[in-house]
Amino acid sequence: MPASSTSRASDLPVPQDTRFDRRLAEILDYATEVFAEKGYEGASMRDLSRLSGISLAGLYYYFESKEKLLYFIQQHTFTTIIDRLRGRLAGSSDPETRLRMFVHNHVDYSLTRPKAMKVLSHEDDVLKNGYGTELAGIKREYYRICVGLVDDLVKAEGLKSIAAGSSGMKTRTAVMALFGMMNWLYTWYNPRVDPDAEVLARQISDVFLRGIRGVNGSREPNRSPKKAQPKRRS
Amino acid sequence: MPASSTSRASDLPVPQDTRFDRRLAEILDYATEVFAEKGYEGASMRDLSRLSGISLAGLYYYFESKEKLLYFIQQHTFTTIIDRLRGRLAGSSDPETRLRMFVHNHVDYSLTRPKAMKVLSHEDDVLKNGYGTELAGIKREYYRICVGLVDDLVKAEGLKSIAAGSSGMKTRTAVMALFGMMNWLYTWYNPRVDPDAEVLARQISDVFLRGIRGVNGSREPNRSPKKAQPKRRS
DNA sequence: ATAAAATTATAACGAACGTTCGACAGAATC
DNA sequence: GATTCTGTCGAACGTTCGTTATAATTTTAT
Repeated sequence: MPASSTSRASDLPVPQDTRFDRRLAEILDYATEVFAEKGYEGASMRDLSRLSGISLAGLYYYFESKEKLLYFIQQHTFTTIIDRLRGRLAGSSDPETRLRMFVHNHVDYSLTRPKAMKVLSHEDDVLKNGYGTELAGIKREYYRICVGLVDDLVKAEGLKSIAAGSSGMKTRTAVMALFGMMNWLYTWYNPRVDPDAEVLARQISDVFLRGIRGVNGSREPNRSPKKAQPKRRS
Repeated sequence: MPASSTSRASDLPVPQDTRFDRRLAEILDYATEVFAEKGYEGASMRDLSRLSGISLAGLYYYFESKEKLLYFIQQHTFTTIIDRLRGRLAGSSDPETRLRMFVHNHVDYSLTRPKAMKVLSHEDDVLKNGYGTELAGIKREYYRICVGLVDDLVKAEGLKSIAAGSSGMKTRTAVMALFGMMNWLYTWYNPRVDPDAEVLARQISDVFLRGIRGVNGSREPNRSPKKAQPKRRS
Protein backbone atom coordinates (compact mmCIF):
# COMPACT_ATOMS: atom_id res chain seq x y z
CA MET A 1 0.00 0.00 0.00
CA PRO A 2 2.22 2.83 -1.24
CA ALA A 3 0.80 6.26 -1.64
CA SER A 4 4.01 7.87 -0.56
CA SER A 5 4.48 6.80 3.01
CA THR A 6 5.92 9.98 4.47
CA SER A 7 3.71 12.83 5.50
CA ARG A 8 6.27 15.60 5.56
CA ALA A 9 5.23 18.71 3.75
CA SER A 10 7.81 18.48 1.02
CA ASP A 11 7.85 15.16 -0.68
CA LEU A 12 6.90 15.81 -4.23
CA PRO A 13 7.07 13.47 -7.17
CA VAL A 14 10.85 13.17 -7.31
CA PRO A 15 12.77 13.78 -10.53
CA GLN A 16 13.14 10.05 -10.87
CA ASP A 17 10.43 9.11 -13.32
CA THR A 18 9.06 5.81 -12.21
CA ARG A 19 5.91 4.23 -13.50
CA PHE A 20 4.26 5.24 -10.25
CA ASP A 21 5.16 8.88 -10.74
CA ARG A 22 3.93 8.89 -14.28
CA ARG A 23 0.55 7.57 -13.28
CA LEU A 24 0.33 10.02 -10.43
CA ALA A 25 1.08 12.86 -12.82
CA GLU A 26 -1.73 11.62 -15.04
CA ILE A 27 -4.13 11.64 -12.12
CA LEU A 28 -2.96 15.12 -11.16
CA ASP A 29 -3.94 16.29 -14.62
CA TYR A 30 -7.45 14.93 -14.24
CA ALA A 31 -7.68 16.43 -10.77
CA THR A 32 -6.59 19.79 -12.11
CA GLU A 33 -9.43 19.62 -14.60
CA VAL A 34 -12.02 18.70 -11.99
CA PHE A 35 -10.84 21.31 -9.50
CA ALA A 36 -10.76 23.98 -12.19
CA GLU A 37 -14.29 23.13 -13.25
CA LYS A 38 -16.05 22.78 -9.92
CA GLY A 39 -13.65 24.29 -7.43
CA TYR A 40 -11.74 22.31 -4.82
CA GLU A 41 -14.57 22.13 -2.30
CA GLY A 42 -17.21 21.62 -4.94
CA ALA A 43 -15.43 18.74 -6.63
CA SER A 44 -15.79 15.26 -5.18
CA MET A 45 -13.47 12.30 -5.30
CA ARG A 46 -16.24 10.52 -7.12
CA ASP A 47 -16.13 13.22 -9.80
CA LEU A 48 -12.44 12.56 -10.20
CA SER A 49 -13.00 8.84 -10.28
CA ARG A 50 -15.59 9.22 -13.02
CA LEU A 51 -13.45 11.56 -15.16
CA SER A 52 -10.23 9.61 -14.82
CA GLY A 53 -11.86 6.22 -15.18
CA ILE A 54 -10.02 5.03 -12.10
CA SER A 55 -11.97 3.46 -9.28
CA LEU A 56 -12.44 5.43 -6.11
CA ALA A 57 -10.33 3.01 -4.13
CA GLY A 58 -7.76 2.88 -6.89
CA LEU A 59 -7.12 6.60 -6.62
CA TYR A 60 -6.06 6.31 -3.01
CA TYR A 61 -3.27 4.00 -4.06
CA TYR A 62 -1.48 7.11 -5.37
CA PHE A 63 -2.08 9.72 -2.70
CA GLU A 64 -3.42 9.84 0.77
CA SER A 65 -6.00 12.58 0.77
CA LYS A 66 -7.85 15.13 -1.29
CA GLU A 67 -5.88 17.86 0.44
CA LYS A 68 -2.60 16.35 -0.67
CA LEU A 69 -3.92 16.21 -4.20
CA LEU A 70 -4.44 19.97 -4.17
CA TYR A 71 -1.06 20.47 -2.58
CA PHE A 72 0.64 18.44 -5.32
CA ILE A 73 -1.05 20.46 -8.04
CA GLN A 74 -0.24 23.84 -6.57
CA GLN A 75 3.28 22.93 -5.59
CA HIS A 76 4.06 21.54 -9.00
CA THR A 77 2.53 24.47 -10.84
CA PHE A 78 4.36 27.02 -8.75
CA THR A 79 7.78 25.41 -8.98
CA THR A 80 7.41 24.85 -12.70
CA ILE A 81 6.72 28.53 -13.24
CA ILE A 82 9.65 29.57 -11.09
CA ASP A 83 12.00 27.09 -12.73
CA ARG A 84 11.15 28.28 -16.20
CA LEU A 85 11.51 31.86 -15.05
CA ARG A 86 15.00 31.23 -13.73
CA GLY A 87 15.95 29.69 -17.04
CA ARG A 88 14.78 32.72 -18.94
CA LEU A 89 16.24 35.32 -16.61
CA ALA A 90 19.66 33.77 -17.02
CA GLY A 91 19.57 34.97 -20.61
CA SER A 92 19.70 38.71 -20.01
CA SER A 93 20.94 41.33 -17.64
CA ASP A 94 19.00 44.30 -18.96
CA PRO A 95 16.44 45.30 -16.33
CA GLU A 96 13.60 46.06 -18.73
CA THR A 97 14.19 42.91 -20.71
CA ARG A 98 14.23 40.87 -17.53
CA LEU A 99 10.96 42.32 -16.32
CA ARG A 100 9.40 41.63 -19.69
CA MET A 101 10.66 38.08 -19.37
CA PHE A 102 8.91 37.75 -16.05
CA VAL A 103 5.63 38.89 -17.53
CA HIS A 104 6.00 36.76 -20.61
CA ASN A 105 6.82 33.69 -18.57
CA HIS A 106 3.78 34.19 -16.36
CA VAL A 107 1.38 34.98 -19.18
CA ASP A 108 2.70 32.17 -21.32
CA TYR A 109 2.15 29.63 -18.60
CA SER A 110 -1.30 31.03 -17.88
CA LEU A 111 -2.39 30.57 -21.47
CA THR A 112 -0.72 27.20 -21.92
CA ARG A 113 -2.07 25.63 -18.75
CA PRO A 114 -5.08 27.77 -17.87
CA LYS A 115 -6.65 25.15 -15.65
CA ALA A 116 -3.58 24.70 -13.49
CA MET A 117 -3.34 28.45 -13.22
CA LYS A 118 -6.96 28.70 -12.22
CA VAL A 119 -6.51 26.14 -9.47
CA LEU A 120 -3.41 27.97 -8.26
CA SER A 121 -5.13 31.35 -8.18
CA HIS A 122 -8.62 30.38 -7.19
CA GLU A 123 -7.83 27.91 -4.42
CA ASP A 124 -5.08 30.09 -3.07
CA ASP A 125 -6.05 30.11 0.59
CA VAL A 126 -7.67 26.72 0.93
CA LEU A 127 -4.74 24.85 2.41
CA LYS A 128 -3.62 25.74 5.90
CA ASN A 129 -1.21 24.80 8.61
CA GLY A 130 1.34 22.71 6.76
CA TYR A 131 1.07 22.59 3.05
CA GLY A 132 -0.50 26.01 3.30
CA THR A 133 2.47 27.72 4.87
CA GLU A 134 4.89 26.00 2.53
CA LEU A 135 2.96 27.22 -0.50
CA ALA A 136 2.73 30.68 1.01
CA GLY A 137 6.50 30.62 1.20
CA ILE A 138 6.89 29.73 -2.44
CA LYS A 139 4.41 32.40 -3.38
CA ARG A 140 6.32 34.91 -1.34
CA GLU A 141 9.54 33.91 -3.06
CA TYR A 142 7.93 34.42 -6.45
CA TYR A 143 6.62 37.79 -5.39
CA ARG A 144 10.05 38.84 -4.13
CA ILE A 145 11.63 37.98 -7.45
CA CYS A 146 9.23 40.34 -9.18
CA VAL A 147 9.85 43.09 -6.64
CA GLY A 148 13.57 42.64 -7.22
CA LEU A 149 13.17 43.04 -10.96
CA VAL A 150 11.12 46.19 -10.56
CA ASP A 151 13.56 47.66 -8.08
CA ASP A 152 16.46 46.96 -10.43
CA LEU A 153 14.63 48.76 -13.17
CA VAL A 154 13.80 51.72 -10.97
CA LYS A 155 17.41 52.05 -9.89
CA ALA A 156 18.83 51.61 -13.36
CA GLU A 157 16.58 54.33 -14.72
CA GLY A 158 17.21 56.65 -11.84
CA LEU A 159 13.61 57.04 -10.77
CA LYS A 160 13.44 58.41 -7.26
CA SER A 161 10.22 56.53 -6.78
CA ILE A 162 7.74 54.92 -9.04
CA ALA A 163 5.67 57.65 -10.56
CA ALA A 164 1.93 57.48 -10.69
CA GLY A 165 0.08 60.73 -10.64
CA SER A 166 1.65 63.32 -8.45
CA SER A 167 2.55 61.01 -5.60
CA GLY A 168 5.03 58.16 -5.85
CA MET A 169 3.62 54.68 -6.12
CA LYS A 170 5.06 52.09 -3.81
CA THR A 171 6.75 49.13 -5.44
CA ARG A 172 4.35 46.86 -3.61
CA THR A 173 1.35 48.56 -5.11
CA ALA A 174 2.81 48.51 -8.59
CA VAL A 175 3.72 44.83 -8.39
CA MET A 176 0.29 43.93 -7.06
CA ALA A 177 -1.30 45.80 -9.93
CA LEU A 178 0.87 43.82 -12.33
CA PHE A 179 -0.11 40.54 -10.69
CA GLY A 180 -3.70 41.65 -10.95
CA MET A 181 -3.47 42.12 -14.70
CA MET A 182 -1.82 38.73 -15.08
CA ASN A 183 -3.76 36.66 -12.59
CA TRP A 184 -7.14 37.91 -13.70
CA LEU A 185 -6.47 36.39 -17.11
CA TYR A 186 -8.03 33.08 -16.24
CA THR A 187 -11.44 34.67 -15.80
CA TRP A 188 -11.70 36.16 -19.26
CA TYR A 189 -9.11 34.93 -21.72
CA ASN A 190 -10.54 33.42 -24.87
CA PRO A 191 -7.98 32.09 -27.35
CA ARG A 192 -10.38 32.60 -30.24
CA VAL A 193 -10.66 36.36 -29.82
CA ASP A 194 -7.74 37.41 -27.63
CA PRO A 195 -4.11 37.93 -28.63
CA ASP A 196 -1.56 35.19 -28.11
CA ALA A 197 0.87 35.05 -25.20
CA GLU A 198 3.60 36.97 -26.98
CA VAL A 199 1.41 39.95 -27.82
CA LEU A 200 -0.52 39.90 -24.58
CA ALA A 201 2.65 39.81 -22.51
CA ARG A 202 4.05 42.72 -24.44
CA GLN A 203 0.89 44.78 -24.00
CA ILE A 204 0.69 44.10 -20.30
CA SER A 205 4.38 44.91 -19.93
CA ASP A 206 3.91 48.13 -21.84
CA VAL A 207 1.04 49.23 -19.66
CA PHE A 208 2.98 48.41 -16.55
CA LEU A 209 6.20 50.07 -17.68
CA ARG A 210 4.50 53.24 -18.79
CA GLY A 211 2.69 53.13 -15.51
CA ILE A 212 5.77 53.13 -13.33
CA ARG A 213 7.71 55.56 -15.47
CA GLY A 214 6.63 59.14 -15.36
CA VAL A 215 4.40 60.80 -17.91
CA ASN A 216 7.28 61.96 -20.05
CA GLY A 217 9.38 58.96 -19.31
CA SER A 218 10.76 60.67 -16.21
CA ARG A 219 14.16 59.21 -16.79
CA GLU A 220 17.72 60.27 -16.93
CA PRO A 221 19.43 59.34 -20.18
CA ASN A 222 21.98 57.68 -18.00
CA ARG A 223 23.54 58.02 -14.63
CA SER A 224 22.95 60.54 -11.92
CA PRO A 225 19.59 60.30 -10.27
CA LYS A 226 18.42 63.81 -9.82
CA LYS A 227 15.83 66.02 -11.34
CA ALA A 228 12.38 66.20 -12.57
CA GLN A 229 9.72 64.10 -11.09
CA PRO A 230 6.86 64.39 -13.49
CA LYS A 231 4.54 67.02 -12.30
CA ARG A 232 1.01 67.03 -13.45
CA ARG A 233 -0.66 70.28 -12.82
CA SER A 234 -1.00 70.91 -9.15
CA MET B 1 -44.10 30.10 6.07
CA PRO B 2 -42.75 33.10 4.19
CA ALA B 3 -39.28 33.05 2.75
CA SER B 4 -40.44 35.05 -0.21
CA SER B 5 -43.07 32.92 -1.89
CA THR B 6 -42.23 33.59 -5.52
CA SER B 7 -39.38 31.81 -7.23
CA ARG B 8 -38.78 34.19 -10.11
CA ALA B 9 -35.21 35.18 -10.59
CA SER B 10 -35.64 38.81 -9.75
CA ASP B 11 -37.35 39.31 -6.47
CA LEU B 12 -34.93 41.07 -4.26
CA PRO B 13 -35.54 42.63 -0.88
CA VAL B 14 -37.90 45.33 -2.09
CA PRO B 15 -37.27 48.98 -1.28
CA GLN B 16 -39.99 48.72 1.32
CA ASP B 17 -38.12 48.25 4.54
CA THR B 18 -40.15 45.84 6.61
CA ARG B 19 -38.97 44.10 9.73
CA PHE B 20 -38.58 40.97 7.62
CA ASP B 21 -36.32 42.73 5.14
CA ARG B 22 -34.17 44.19 7.85
CA ARG B 23 -33.59 40.81 9.40
CA LEU B 24 -32.85 39.30 6.02
CA ALA B 25 -30.29 42.00 5.35
CA GLU B 26 -28.66 41.21 8.67
CA ILE B 27 -28.44 37.54 7.75
CA LEU B 28 -27.02 38.47 4.36
CA ASP B 29 -24.23 40.30 6.11
CA TYR B 30 -23.36 37.28 8.18
CA ALA B 31 -23.55 35.08 5.11
CA THR B 32 -21.21 37.40 3.24
CA GLU B 33 -18.71 37.00 6.03
CA VAL B 34 -18.94 33.22 6.06
CA PHE B 35 -18.77 32.88 2.29
CA ALA B 36 -15.81 35.25 2.14
CA GLU B 37 -13.97 33.26 4.77
CA LYS B 38 -14.57 29.69 3.64
CA GLY B 39 -15.87 30.03 0.12
CA TYR B 40 -19.42 29.28 -0.96
CA GLU B 41 -18.98 25.52 -1.24
CA GLY B 42 -16.76 25.30 1.78
CA ALA B 43 -19.14 27.18 4.05
CA SER B 44 -22.00 25.29 5.63
CA MET B 45 -25.38 26.46 6.75
CA ARG B 46 -24.31 25.39 10.21
CA ASP B 47 -21.37 27.79 10.02
CA LEU B 48 -23.81 30.56 9.21
CA SER B 49 -26.11 29.44 11.99
CA ARG B 50 -23.26 29.51 14.48
CA LEU B 51 -21.98 32.93 13.41
CA SER B 52 -25.36 34.61 13.23
CA GLY B 53 -26.72 33.00 16.37
CA ILE B 54 -29.85 31.99 14.50
CA SER B 55 -30.93 28.38 14.50
CA LEU B 56 -30.53 26.35 11.35
CA ALA B 57 -34.26 26.06 10.88
CA GLY B 58 -34.72 29.70 11.74
CA LEU B 59 -32.56 30.77 8.83
CA TYR B 60 -34.80 29.08 6.33
CA TYR B 61 -37.64 31.28 7.40
CA TYR B 62 -35.90 34.08 5.49
CA PHE B 63 -34.78 32.41 2.30
CA GLU B 64 -35.34 29.15 0.56
CA SER B 65 -31.91 27.81 -0.23
CA LYS B 66 -28.20 28.35 0.10
CA GLU B 67 -28.07 29.14 -3.60
CA LYS B 68 -30.57 31.93 -3.21
CA LEU B 69 -28.50 33.33 -0.38
CA LEU B 70 -25.52 33.65 -2.70
CA TYR B 71 -27.73 35.12 -5.38
CA PHE B 72 -29.03 37.78 -2.99
CA ILE B 73 -25.53 38.77 -1.98
CA GLN B 74 -24.16 39.02 -5.48
CA GLN B 75 -27.21 40.70 -6.91
CA HIS B 76 -27.26 43.31 -4.16
CA THR B 77 -23.53 43.97 -4.37
CA PHE B 78 -23.59 44.37 -8.13
CA THR B 79 -26.58 46.67 -8.29
CA THR B 80 -25.26 48.79 -5.45
CA ILE B 81 -21.99 49.35 -7.29
CA ILE B 82 -23.78 50.20 -10.52
CA ASP B 83 -26.22 52.53 -8.79
CA ARG B 84 -23.46 54.47 -7.08
CA LEU B 85 -21.56 54.63 -10.33
CA ARG B 86 -24.51 56.14 -12.15
CA GLY B 87 -24.79 58.74 -9.45
CA ARG B 88 -21.17 59.75 -9.82
CA LEU B 89 -21.08 59.70 -13.60
CA ALA B 90 -23.93 62.16 -13.70
CA GLY B 91 -21.56 64.72 -12.22
CA SER B 92 -19.19 65.11 -15.14
CA SER B 93 -18.96 64.89 -18.90
CA ASP B 94 -15.20 64.92 -19.27
CA PRO B 95 -14.09 61.50 -20.51
CA GLU B 96 -10.97 61.21 -18.37
CA THR B 97 -12.78 62.38 -15.26
CA ARG B 98 -15.57 59.91 -15.92
CA LEU B 99 -13.18 57.02 -16.32
CA ARG B 100 -11.43 58.02 -13.12
CA MET B 101 -14.83 58.06 -11.45
CA PHE B 102 -15.43 54.51 -12.59
CA VAL B 103 -12.17 53.34 -11.11
CA HIS B 104 -12.66 55.28 -7.91
CA ASN B 105 -16.16 53.93 -7.46
CA HIS B 106 -15.00 50.36 -7.94
CA VAL B 107 -11.92 50.66 -5.74
CA ASP B 108 -13.82 52.53 -3.07
CA TYR B 109 -16.45 49.84 -2.82
CA SER B 110 -13.78 47.13 -2.83
CA LEU B 111 -12.05 48.66 0.17
CA THR B 112 -15.23 49.55 2.03
CA ARG B 113 -16.88 46.17 1.64
CA PRO B 114 -14.02 43.81 0.87
CA LYS B 115 -15.92 40.71 1.89
CA ALA B 116 -18.86 41.41 -0.39
CA MET B 117 -16.40 42.09 -3.18
CA LYS B 118 -14.57 38.86 -2.52
CA VAL B 119 -17.79 36.88 -2.69
CA LEU B 120 -18.71 38.64 -5.92
CA SER B 121 -15.35 37.99 -7.55
CA HIS B 122 -14.48 34.62 -6.11
CA GLU B 123 -17.82 32.89 -6.51
CA ASP B 124 -18.36 34.35 -9.92
CA ASP B 125 -19.28 31.19 -11.82
CA VAL B 126 -20.93 29.18 -9.07
CA LEU B 127 -24.54 29.95 -9.94
CA LYS B 128 -25.96 28.60 -13.18
CA ASN B 129 -29.10 28.33 -15.20
CA GLY B 130 -31.28 31.01 -13.68
CA TYR B 131 -29.71 33.28 -11.17
CA GLY B 132 -26.47 32.62 -12.98
CA THR B 133 -27.56 34.04 -16.29
CA GLU B 134 -29.21 37.02 -14.65
CA LEU B 135 -26.01 37.88 -12.82
CA ALA B 136 -23.99 37.33 -15.99
CA GLY B 137 -26.26 39.92 -17.59
CA ILE B 138 -25.62 42.47 -14.88
CA LYS B 139 -21.92 41.82 -15.08
CA ARG B 140 -22.01 42.30 -18.81
CA GLU B 141 -23.85 45.58 -18.38
CA TYR B 142 -21.19 46.76 -15.96
CA TYR B 143 -18.45 45.75 -18.35
CA ARG B 144 -20.14 47.56 -21.22
CA ILE B 145 -20.30 50.76 -19.20
CA CYS B 146 -16.55 50.62 -18.73
CA VAL B 147 -15.94 49.89 -22.40
CA GLY B 148 -18.12 52.87 -23.24
CA LEU B 149 -16.08 55.15 -21.02
CA VAL B 150 -12.83 53.99 -22.55
CA ASP B 151 -14.16 54.37 -26.06
CA ASP B 152 -15.33 57.90 -25.29
CA LEU B 153 -11.88 58.75 -24.04
CA VAL B 154 -10.18 57.25 -27.06
CA LYS B 155 -12.43 59.20 -29.41
CA ALA B 156 -12.14 62.45 -27.50
CA GLU B 157 -8.38 62.28 -27.55
CA GLY B 158 -8.22 61.24 -31.15
CA LEU B 159 -6.29 58.05 -30.61
CA LYS B 160 -6.39 55.88 -33.68
CA SER B 161 -6.35 52.85 -31.50
CA ILE B 162 -5.26 52.19 -27.98
CA ALA B 163 -1.53 52.17 -28.04
CA ALA B 164 0.52 49.54 -26.33
CA GLY B 165 3.89 48.88 -27.78
CA SER B 166 3.96 48.99 -31.53
CA SER B 167 0.63 47.24 -32.08
CA GLY B 168 -2.71 48.64 -31.02
CA MET B 169 -4.31 47.18 -27.95
CA LYS B 170 -7.92 46.19 -28.23
CA THR B 171 -10.35 47.96 -25.94
CA ARG B 172 -11.37 44.58 -24.59
CA THR B 173 -7.84 43.74 -23.56
CA ALA B 174 -7.29 47.11 -21.95
CA VAL B 175 -10.53 46.94 -19.99
CA MET B 176 -9.80 43.42 -18.82
CA ALA B 177 -6.38 44.54 -17.64
CA LEU B 178 -8.06 47.33 -15.71
CA PHE B 179 -10.54 44.94 -14.14
CA GLY B 180 -7.62 42.73 -13.25
CA MET B 181 -5.88 45.48 -11.34
CA MET B 182 -9.09 46.32 -9.50
CA ASN B 183 -10.51 42.86 -8.88
CA TRP B 184 -7.26 41.41 -7.64
CA LEU B 185 -7.35 43.89 -4.78
CA TYR B 186 -9.21 41.57 -2.48
CA THR B 187 -6.31 39.12 -2.45
CA TRP B 188 -3.69 41.54 -1.16
CA TYR B 189 -5.03 44.80 0.13
CA ASN B 190 -4.04 45.59 3.69
CA PRO B 191 -5.43 48.84 5.10
CA ARG B 192 -2.52 49.14 7.51
CA VAL B 193 0.17 49.35 4.85
CA ASP B 194 -1.61 50.19 1.60
CA PRO B 195 -2.88 53.56 0.39
CA ASP B 196 -6.50 54.55 0.88
CA ALA B 197 -9.15 54.35 -1.82
CA GLU B 198 -8.56 57.85 -3.09
CA VAL B 199 -4.85 57.37 -3.68
CA LEU B 200 -5.11 53.81 -4.89
CA ALA B 201 -7.80 54.69 -7.39
CA ARG B 202 -5.70 57.53 -8.71
CA GLN B 203 -2.64 55.36 -9.08
CA ILE B 204 -4.52 52.60 -10.86
CA SER B 205 -6.16 55.16 -13.11
CA ASP B 206 -2.79 56.69 -13.89
CA VAL B 207 -1.27 53.37 -14.82
CA PHE B 208 -4.23 52.54 -17.00
CA LEU B 209 -4.38 55.92 -18.71
CA ARG B 210 -0.69 56.03 -19.44
CA GLY B 211 -1.11 52.50 -20.68
CA ILE B 212 -3.73 53.24 -23.29
CA ARG B 213 -2.20 56.52 -24.39
CA GLY B 214 0.87 56.14 -26.52
CA VAL B 215 4.39 56.58 -25.27
CA ASN B 216 4.42 60.20 -26.29
CA GLY B 217 0.71 60.53 -25.93
CA SER B 218 0.30 59.05 -29.40
CA ARG B 219 -2.42 61.49 -30.19
CA GLU B 220 -3.36 62.78 -33.53
CA PRO B 221 -2.76 66.46 -34.00
CA ASN B 222 -6.11 67.10 -35.66
CA ARG B 223 -8.64 67.89 -33.01
CA SER B 224 -7.71 68.70 -29.50
CA PRO B 225 -10.68 68.99 -27.19
CA LYS B 226 -8.36 68.82 -24.28
CA LYS B 227 -8.73 70.94 -21.27
CA ALA B 228 -6.60 70.59 -18.23
CA GLN B 229 -9.63 69.65 -16.19
CA PRO B 230 -8.95 70.07 -12.50
CA LYS B 231 -9.76 66.62 -11.40
CA ARG B 232 -10.38 65.67 -7.83
CA ARG B 233 -13.95 64.87 -7.13
CA SER B 234 -16.14 67.39 -5.44
C1' DA C 1 6.72 -19.08 -14.21
C1' DT C 2 6.50 -16.57 -10.47
C1' DA C 3 6.58 -12.73 -7.53
C1' DA C 4 5.33 -8.03 -7.11
C1' DA C 5 2.76 -4.12 -8.31
C1' DA C 6 -1.62 -2.15 -9.91
C1' DT C 7 -6.24 -2.10 -10.04
C1' DT C 8 -10.99 -3.51 -9.52
C1' DA C 9 -15.74 -4.15 -7.45
C1' DT C 10 -18.19 -3.80 -3.48
C1' DA C 11 -19.39 -2.10 0.46
C1' DA C 12 -19.20 0.10 4.30
C1' DC C 13 -17.83 3.77 7.96
C1' DG C 14 -18.91 7.91 10.49
C1' DA C 15 -19.34 12.58 9.65
C1' DA C 16 -21.20 16.38 7.50
C1' DC C 17 -24.27 18.25 4.30
C1' DG C 18 -28.80 21.08 2.75
C1' DT C 19 -33.26 21.00 3.94
C1' DT C 20 -37.80 20.04 6.26
C1' DC C 21 -41.12 18.81 9.94
C1' DG C 22 -43.82 19.80 13.69
C1' DA C 23 -44.23 22.12 17.73
C1' DC C 24 -44.36 26.20 20.40
C1' DA C 25 -44.28 30.83 22.19
C1' DG C 26 -45.42 35.64 21.85
C1' DA C 27 -47.81 39.36 19.50
C1' DA C 28 -51.50 40.97 16.82
C1' DT C 29 -56.19 40.63 15.48
C1' DC C 30 -60.85 39.74 16.20
C1' DG D 1 -60.71 35.31 25.44
C1' DA D 2 -60.14 32.90 21.50
C1' DT D 3 -57.76 32.76 17.19
C1' DT D 4 -54.51 33.76 13.80
C1' DC D 5 -50.01 35.26 12.36
C1' DT D 6 -44.95 35.63 12.86
C1' DG D 7 -40.76 34.14 14.25
C1' DT D 8 -37.98 30.60 16.25
C1' DC D 9 -36.46 26.13 17.63
C1' DG D 10 -34.76 21.03 18.37
C1' DA D 11 -34.70 17.06 16.01
C1' DA D 12 -34.59 14.52 12.32
C1' DC D 13 -34.64 13.08 7.11
C1' DG D 14 -32.26 11.49 3.22
C1' DT D 15 -28.08 12.21 0.73
C1' DT D 16 -23.42 12.88 -0.20
C1' DC D 17 -18.96 13.38 1.47
C1' DG D 18 -13.82 11.58 2.16
C1' DT D 19 -11.85 7.56 3.26
C1' DT D 20 -10.90 2.63 4.24
C1' DA D 21 -11.27 -2.57 4.34
C1' DT D 22 -11.50 -6.81 1.94
C1' DA D 23 -10.81 -10.01 -1.33
C1' DA D 24 -10.18 -10.98 -6.02
C1' DT D 25 -8.02 -10.14 -10.31
C1' DT D 26 -5.21 -8.33 -13.94
C1' DT D 27 -0.83 -6.31 -15.47
C1' DT D 28 4.04 -5.79 -15.23
C1' DA D 29 8.74 -7.08 -14.06
C1' DT D 30 12.02 -10.65 -13.06
